[in-house]
Amino acid sequence: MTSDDVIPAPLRRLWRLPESSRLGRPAALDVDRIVAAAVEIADRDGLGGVTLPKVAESLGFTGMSLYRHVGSKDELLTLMADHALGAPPDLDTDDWRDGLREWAYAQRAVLQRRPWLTRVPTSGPPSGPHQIAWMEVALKIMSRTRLDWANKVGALMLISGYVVQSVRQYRELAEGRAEGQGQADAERDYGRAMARLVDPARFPETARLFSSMLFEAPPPDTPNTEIADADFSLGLELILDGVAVRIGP
Amino acid sequence: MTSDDVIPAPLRRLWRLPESSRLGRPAALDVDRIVAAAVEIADRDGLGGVTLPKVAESLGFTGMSLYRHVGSKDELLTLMADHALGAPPDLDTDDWRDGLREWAYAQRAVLQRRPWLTRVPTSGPPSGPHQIAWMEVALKIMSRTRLDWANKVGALMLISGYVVQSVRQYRELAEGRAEGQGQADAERDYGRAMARLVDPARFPETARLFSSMLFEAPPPDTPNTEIADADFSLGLELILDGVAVRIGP
DNA sequence: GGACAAAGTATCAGACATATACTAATGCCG
DNA sequence: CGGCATTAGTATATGTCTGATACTTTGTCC
Repeated sequence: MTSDDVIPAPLRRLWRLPESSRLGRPAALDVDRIVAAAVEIADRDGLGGVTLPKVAESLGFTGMSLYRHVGSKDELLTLMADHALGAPPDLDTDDWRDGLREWAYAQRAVLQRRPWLTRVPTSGPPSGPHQIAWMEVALKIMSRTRLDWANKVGALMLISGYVVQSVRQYRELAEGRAEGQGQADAERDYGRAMARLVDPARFPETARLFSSMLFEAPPPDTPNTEIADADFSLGLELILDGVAVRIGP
Repeated sequence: MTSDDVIPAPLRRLWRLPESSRLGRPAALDVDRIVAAAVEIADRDGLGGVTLPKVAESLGFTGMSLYRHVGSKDELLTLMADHALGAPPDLDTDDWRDGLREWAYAQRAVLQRRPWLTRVPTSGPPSGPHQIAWMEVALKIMSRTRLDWANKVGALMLISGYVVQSVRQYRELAEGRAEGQGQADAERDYGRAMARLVDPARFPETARLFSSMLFEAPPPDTPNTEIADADFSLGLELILDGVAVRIGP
C-alpha cells in the first residue's frame, strides 16, 4: 500500500512497475517486447525507421495495439533510450579520475554501437532505471571526494553531454561524405568547402584554422579511430582537469 | 572565375551566394524571406509549428513553392538555425577567461530567447556564416593563448555544447510541470517522484542525492533565475578551469 | 514578337500519429 | 457451468506532413 498511485504512468512503465489488475483479457504484448522490437529496428534502420506501425508489424500486431502499452511515440523513444543504454559496468576504482574516465569511455562505447541514441530527443533529466544506474556508478566514483551534490551532478552531466556530442559529431562527419572512405576524407572535404567560403578578411582566425586543417593533415597511415580517440580524449581530459581543480589536492 | 561550382547547393544557400542566371521568370520569393517567416513561426509556436505548408501560407504562397528555394525541410532547419543565431557580439577582452565567459553568456542569452534553437537537430560541424562568426569571436579571444588548434576548437565546442545542453535542460524542467509555478517546483516534483523509485539499497548514492534535493531546498525567496544562473556558472567555470590548466600561466 | 527557362501551382502518393468506436478473449461471480 | 465486467487488440477514419511529378504562368533575350 505504498502510494505508488502518485507516480505518473510514463514513469511506472519506465520502471516496469507491475500493473495491478488481473482482470479481463490477458495481454499478449508487453512493454518489454515492444521496446525490444523498437530498439532492434533502430539498430538496423536508424531512428527514422522506428514508427508505430512498423514496430507493431514486426511483432505481428496492428499499429494501434501499441497504444495499450505505451502512451505515445515520444514515450516509446524514452523507453527505448533507457533500454538501449543498458546496465553500466562495475567500476571500482579508488582514483576518481581513472573512474570517471572509464565511465566516459564505457558510455562512449555504448553510443558508438547505437548511434541513434545520440539523436533521441532527451526529455527531462535522467529518470530511467538504467540512466539512474549509470548515474549511481558515477556518483560512487566521486563519493570519496569532497564535492557537494551540485558539483557532482554538474560534472556528471557535463561528461555525459560531452560524450553524446562528440560521438554524434564524429558519426555525422563520417556519414556526411557517405562511403567516402571514412572520416579523414570527410573532414578534408569539409575543410575544403569551408576554406572557399570563409573570407580571411572577415574571419582571419577561422580562415587560418581551416587552412591548417587542410595542410597539417595527420600522417595518412593513421587510422581514423586513432584521430577520433585523440580528439575525444582531449576534451575529456580538459573536463577532468576542471573537476580536479574543484576537488583540490 | 573562382570555382564556386564545387560548393554544394545547401552551402551556397546558407551563405547566400548569388544565383547566377537572370533568365526566366523572376523570383517573388527568396531564401531570406522564407527563413525569416519560418523563424517567426518557430518563435511563436515552437519548432513543431514549422511546416512547409504553414511557412508558405504565412507568405501567401503554396507549400510546394518553397522547394524552389530550399532543398528540403532539413535544410530549412539548418538555415533557420544560422539565421536565428544572429551575429555574435563584439568581445574585445585581453583576458581569455573573461572573454570566453562572456561569449558563453551571450550564446546562452540567444538560446533563452529562442528555446527551439536547442532542439534543432544539428547536422555536421558549424558551417553557416553566423556560426562561423561566433566561432571567429571565440578563436580571437583565444588567439593570444598558446593553445593549438585542436585545443581551441575543443574548448569552443565544449562550451557551446554545454550552453545548449544547460539551456535545454532548464527549459524542459520548467515546461515539465506546465504552469506549475516555475522551475523550483518542477524540480521538487521530479525529486519526489524519483525518491519513490530509487531504491536506496540498489542506488545508495543516488538516493541520498534525491533526498538531499528534497530537504536542502534553497531559501524559498530565491528567484528561479538565480538558481539557474548559479548552476550554469558552476559548469561553465569548471570548463574554464580545465582550459586554464591547458593554457598554463 | 516569339521561344525559352525558371517560378509558382495543382494534384497526388505514401506515411504517420492518434482518436474513436468496435470486437474478442478471459477470469470471476453467481 | 454460464454470463458479465474488464481488458486486449482491431478497424476505420481524420488531419497532417514531406516530397514527386506534371502543368501553368511570367518574365527575359534574341
